[in-house]
This record gives sequence, structure tokens and C-alpha cells, in this order.
Amino acid sequence: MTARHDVQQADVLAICKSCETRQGGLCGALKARQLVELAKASSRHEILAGTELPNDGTYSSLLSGVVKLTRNLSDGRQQIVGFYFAPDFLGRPFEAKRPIKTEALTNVALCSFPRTVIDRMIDETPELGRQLLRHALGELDDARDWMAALGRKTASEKIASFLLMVARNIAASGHPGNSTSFDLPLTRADIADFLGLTIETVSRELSRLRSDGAIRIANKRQISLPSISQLEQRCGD
Amino acid sequence: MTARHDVQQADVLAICKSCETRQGGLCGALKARQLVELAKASSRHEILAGTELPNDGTYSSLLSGVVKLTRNLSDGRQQIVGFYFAPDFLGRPFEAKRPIKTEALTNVALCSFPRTVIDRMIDETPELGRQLLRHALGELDDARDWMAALGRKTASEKIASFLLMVARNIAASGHPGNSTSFDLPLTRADIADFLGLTIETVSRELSRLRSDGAIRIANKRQISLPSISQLEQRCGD
DNA sequence: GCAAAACCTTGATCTCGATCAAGGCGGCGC
DNA sequence: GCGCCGCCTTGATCGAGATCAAGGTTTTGC
Repeated sequence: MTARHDVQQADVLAICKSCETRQGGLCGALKARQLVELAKASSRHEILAGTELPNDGTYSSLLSGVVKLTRNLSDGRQQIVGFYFAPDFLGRPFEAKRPIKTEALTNVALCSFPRTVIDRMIDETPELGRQLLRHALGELDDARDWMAALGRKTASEKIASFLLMVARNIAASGHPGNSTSFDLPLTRADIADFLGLTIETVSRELSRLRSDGAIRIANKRQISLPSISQLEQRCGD
Repeated sequence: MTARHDVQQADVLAICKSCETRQGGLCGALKARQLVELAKASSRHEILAGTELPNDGTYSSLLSGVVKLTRNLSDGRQQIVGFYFAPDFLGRPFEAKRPIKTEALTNVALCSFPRTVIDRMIDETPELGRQLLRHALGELDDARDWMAALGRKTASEKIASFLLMVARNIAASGHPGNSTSFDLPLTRADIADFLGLTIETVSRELSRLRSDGAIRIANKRQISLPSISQLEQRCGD
């Protein structure tokens, strides 16, 4: 195998491992031979922050960075309907009829697999299909959690829940440092679009949490959570 | 084959057909032999309106009736995070860690399949796994649509979108009469819990739509939509 | 058929978060 | 260094939808 393929195989392994964060693990389902085949068929992409990801019907492993999914109303109102923190798996290869946009929030590295290859591997290894199903159902659970937050939580509960979710995702991604102190990869506008609020309300609620001692903020984006339990009490569920 | 099994096989066929409403169709993936096997392993249940469905790790086909999925916050606030209109498929057999409750809104008939049987059939027929994945991704799309509605639409846009969604689901279920006149199987409280509003606001907005001529209401629950396009203009996207 | 209970509507008032407005901070180009 | 621009914060005011309140209508049980 050429060096090129070695590198890609390492990527595949890294990516498969990342899928285990949600549950199960893609790699576990596949034989070594299939991993090599996947590596040969895959392609690696580096995408700059702010760029839209192509909706080309491929499956992708997110190697590093953060991706957001946005749905727009006709007059420009925006709702963020999902985040992907590396390592995770973007598996929405069936044509999306809905006006949903996929965008890199930070610089992003990903590894994409043609749908045809994955489809064939599902035939060889049905466990892969179950794995993808499990992953999709995990995303569905997350989406439903956020529906409850959007519909029924107050602004400050939304902010507390959001910070906890980010902390958990950052923790799962195994970033340097502990998960209670992290660099928020989102602007206030992104947070507002995720929580169904305005940037002013987001800013005010963050300030309030800070003056209450529930969080610390350095340089706008550097957040630390001295007391997870205090946040949990504020998140409404 | 005994009559008992004949009846069940008919149910299975009906149910598989219903899955085609979202996309694809379970039946199409399976061989005749497997359908008979599924019929033998399945059990039929009649569930009264208002009863909670058991979360017993089975897959179920919804033969008739309407089912809601609710997520509760600790202080009793409620959010409905999904509806199933027959014919549809309830495929959430992996343990749900979240506080989500499944409840019959009307009297319901369903046919449930043990997880082990479906799992084995996925091994025999990987297309079944892909089909279930496609179904889950369809549910995910629906959930994301409602996230956008919950986060960014006004009360009257929410009501208009809701009525259109119900009309589409009733239409897909092939009920008697056309899809623009139907019996709403939900109370005002259910509608409010779905849209993140209060019952008073739901009532007011429905009254407003009626006085604007966009809808007609007889007997509280009997709704007709004389002008779908007028509703579409009001739904914000 | 009648009473009770559940459900729905409408009005008055209040409140949370949106909107409008002004200014601060930090990074970048020159 | 300086000015511009993007991003964030804070204050003042407004308004959509919540809450409180009262009464009407439909369903259910007997």
C-alpha cells in the first residue's frame, strides 16, 4: 500500500473511533479488509471556517473542527438545528428536500466516503447498517431534547443547557484541558440562532451567569464552568 | 397456516405499506417467506386513548390511530416532540435514556415485532437496515423542521404550519374524505404542548384564522381548510 | 334527561424577551 | 500608531404571548 493510503487509513480509523462517541462505533462493525477498502475510496478535505459543506450525497467523518446545520425561513430568520463536534459522523446522504445548510464553524478536516461504497459494505456487513441506524436515532434523541428546550425553557435555562451540552461535547472530543474550561467555537449570533433568542439576550444571560459566579468568561470566547452542578440546577430538567 | 396467522400476516402487510408513507417501504425489502415469519412472531395490540405505550424494546407498526411522544421538564412543563399518524412505524427499540413518554392520543391498533426478529432479518436482508435508517432520517428531518418552527416562528405561523402538517399526514393516511377536511385528534392542550404555546394562544389564533376565512371550525375538532395556499402564505417558510 | 367534568373561548393585565440605541473592546491593515 | 470593522455589552422601551379570570360548550356517566 502506498503512503497515501496509509495516511487515509489512519484517518478512517480515527473517524470510526469518533463515531463511538455517540454510540457503538462504525469501525467495530467492519473487518480490517473493509477498512482498507474504505480508506482507498475515501477522500480527505480541509474546509475553512465559514464555508458551506457540499451536499454531495456522501457520508463523512468529521476529523476535527465544528460544523453547524442551519434551517432558514423565507424572510431570513435562522435556526441552527444541529452541531457536530469532531469526532463525529455526518450521515445524511439521502437527498435532503428541506432547506438545510451545512457549514463549517471552525476550520474543519473531514474524510468522506461515497455512498455507493458504504451501501455495498452494508450488504456485506449488516451490522454497519444497524450502526448507522443507532447513530441516526442518537441524533434524533438530541434533536428532541432541543425541541423541548426551544419550546418550553426560559432564556436562562436555555443558556445553561447549552453550556452543559457544549461542555459534554468538548469532553467527548478529548480536547486538551478539562471539559470545564473551553474555547467556545461559536459567536453570540450562533448561540442565539441555536437557542431561538437574540444576541442581546444571550449576552445578558451570560453576563448574569458570570456575575452569579456560575461561569467565568475571559476574552469573550474562553469559558470555564467552575460549578457544573450549579448549571445543572439552572437548566430546567 | 392457521387463520390466526393469516390475520396477522394481513396486519404485517398493512403495516409495511404504511411505512411507505415516509419513504421506501419495509415490505419491499423483505421476501414473502420473511413476511410470514414476521407475522408469526408479531403480536397485535389495541390500546385505548390516553394510555401510555410500553417501552419494551420492540419495533411497532401503527395500524390505526395517532400516537404522541412527549418530553417533560422536572417542574411539569411539557413538550410534544413527535406525532405518529397511522400508518407509520415506531422504531425506537434501543433503550431511550431520555425522559420521553409514548402515549396513544386516540384508540390505537398496532402490531409489534420483537427486536431479535428484526435484527436477524437485517442480517438476512441488509436492505431492511437501510430502510430503517432512511425512516429514522426522515423523522430527523421532521424534528429539525419543528425545531425551526419552535425557535423562530410566531404563534400564528406555528398554528398555520401545524394545520398543514396535520392535513398532510391525514392525507397520507388515506382517510375517508379529502385531506382538507378532517377531525383533529388533538385537544387544544396537545396543540399548545406541541407548538410551545399556551392553550389560550392556540384558541385565539385559531379564532383569528377562522374570522379571516383561512379555516372553518365545526364542533371544536372538525377542521376544514378551504384555502391551503392561504395557509401556506401564513406559515413563514 | 340531567349534572358534573372536561374542554374551549374571550377579555384584561402583566412579563419576558425583542427591539432600538449607544458605546466598548480587540484585531487587522496600513 | 491609528482608524476601521466585526463582535460584544448594556440600557431604555416595546410588544407578543403568558397569565389571571370568567363564562360558555361539549362530553360523559348515571
